[in-house]
Amino acid sequence: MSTTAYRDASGRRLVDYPRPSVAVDTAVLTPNPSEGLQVLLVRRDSAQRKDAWALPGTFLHEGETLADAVLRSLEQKAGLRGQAPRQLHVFDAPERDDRGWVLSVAHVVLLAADVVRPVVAARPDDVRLRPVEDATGLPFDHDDIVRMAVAEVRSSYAERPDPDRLLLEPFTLRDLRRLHEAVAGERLQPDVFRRHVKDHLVSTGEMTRGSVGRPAELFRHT
Amino acid sequence: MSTTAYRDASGRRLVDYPRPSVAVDTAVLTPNPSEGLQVLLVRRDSAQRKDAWALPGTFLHEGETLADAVLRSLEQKAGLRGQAPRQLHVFDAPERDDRGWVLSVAHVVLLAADVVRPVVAARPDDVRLRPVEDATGLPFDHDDIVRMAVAEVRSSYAERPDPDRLLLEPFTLRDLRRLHEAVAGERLQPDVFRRHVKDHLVSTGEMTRGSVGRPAELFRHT
DNA sequence: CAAATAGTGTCTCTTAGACAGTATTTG
DNA sequence: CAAATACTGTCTAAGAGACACTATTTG
Repeated sequence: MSTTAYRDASGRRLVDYPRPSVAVDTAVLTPNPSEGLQVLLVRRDSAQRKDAWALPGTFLHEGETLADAVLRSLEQKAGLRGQAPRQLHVFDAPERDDRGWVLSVAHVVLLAADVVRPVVAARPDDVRLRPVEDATGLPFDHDDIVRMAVAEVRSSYAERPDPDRLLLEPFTLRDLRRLHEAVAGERLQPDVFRRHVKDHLVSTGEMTRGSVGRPAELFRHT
Repeated sequence: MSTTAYRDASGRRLVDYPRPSVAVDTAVLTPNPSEGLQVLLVRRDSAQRKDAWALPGTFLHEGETLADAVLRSLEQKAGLRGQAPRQLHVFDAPERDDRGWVLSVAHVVLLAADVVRPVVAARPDDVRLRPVEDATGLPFDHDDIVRMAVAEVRSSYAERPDPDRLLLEPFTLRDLRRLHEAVAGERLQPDVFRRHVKDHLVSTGEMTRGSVGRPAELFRHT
């Protein structure tokens, strides 16, 4: 009879441990051509609070991965189908949640405006979009999560073209540049941008047709 | 009577939840002038296993932060005083540990060779140093943790001089370059390195004395 | 043809890297 | 003076950014 497998290094049985609840909190960012980067907020359960809006989150269920918990929370709280959550940081201050001992694993998910906008329009009382610069005064560590999410997404988009594959293929360099401008929150020079990204895309050989101006080459993600 | 505070968004009481055990696993890296970057391994509890060496880790205790758990595990398993653990990633596959549902938060800690060497020398049966390139075949996700830790440390040292402040002040540019060479695992040109880092240091105005060759300026971290 | 958009040639400025020189110490 | 180490001047090549020019479409 071996119970070794259920003891940790200090000899305590695993089952004896007080264990934390583990939650996920997610900054859903959406690049909007005219408004820049926006973050999705949901109304909290207790509507009478001052900080009534927060990032969507949930507790991790048994047998579930963190990414699955993130996707479930987006589905439940906002009716959104997300994809590819990326971890940012674990917030672990023992007293950070007055409901008890809760660790929160912060995530970021980037979604196309086309996907998010109809969902937000359908549930204006539960769900909101706000420019990331204005999303302050949120409860818990949510201000920090928004900051980290923005930094993560901006640096990954500065490195290579549309790493999250938000654009539908095929797309023009103009489409791609508009997306990157929305992420970066500033205008990008067409010629400089072109030389920056062109080698990381594959040309389809096709061109746009019927639009004003010279037809543009169509590309796909690598 | 309100129990709202103890329910999550789906209405389940927090206390009813099965909760995961949360562990920390740490890659302790040490830059060795002659051997490059090395990682600390400790002998596992069950000595008869093939993969008898692993990264030090422990379970998170109640009221403790992740960083504190990391420092405690280094103290207990290797007799080391670490500092400033940085989070790398949460490993969350439900079946990753056959003892049950265990999340592991991977960390990296960088320590000076002077600190680590005597500790390793004193406990050769429990503790080992291995070049990071050779540290493969480790249990759980430990191979991945070592890779992520090395990438993290190398990129932070490539950006600015000694961000972990391993060097005792004051130091020469030669001392600093030797450290960076150990981290990077390759030789760096003295003149290129000098121009790279000089603006991020503060000069003491003092010089080395009594050594062979032209005396060198002494610097401090900013 | 005017307006609009796509794409390229090229100039400038900055920076990284390499090399070779000068400077200052010990023995 | 030789050897060792610290530091600097300068050349070259590569890259980022800016600007102006050419190219091809719609209306």
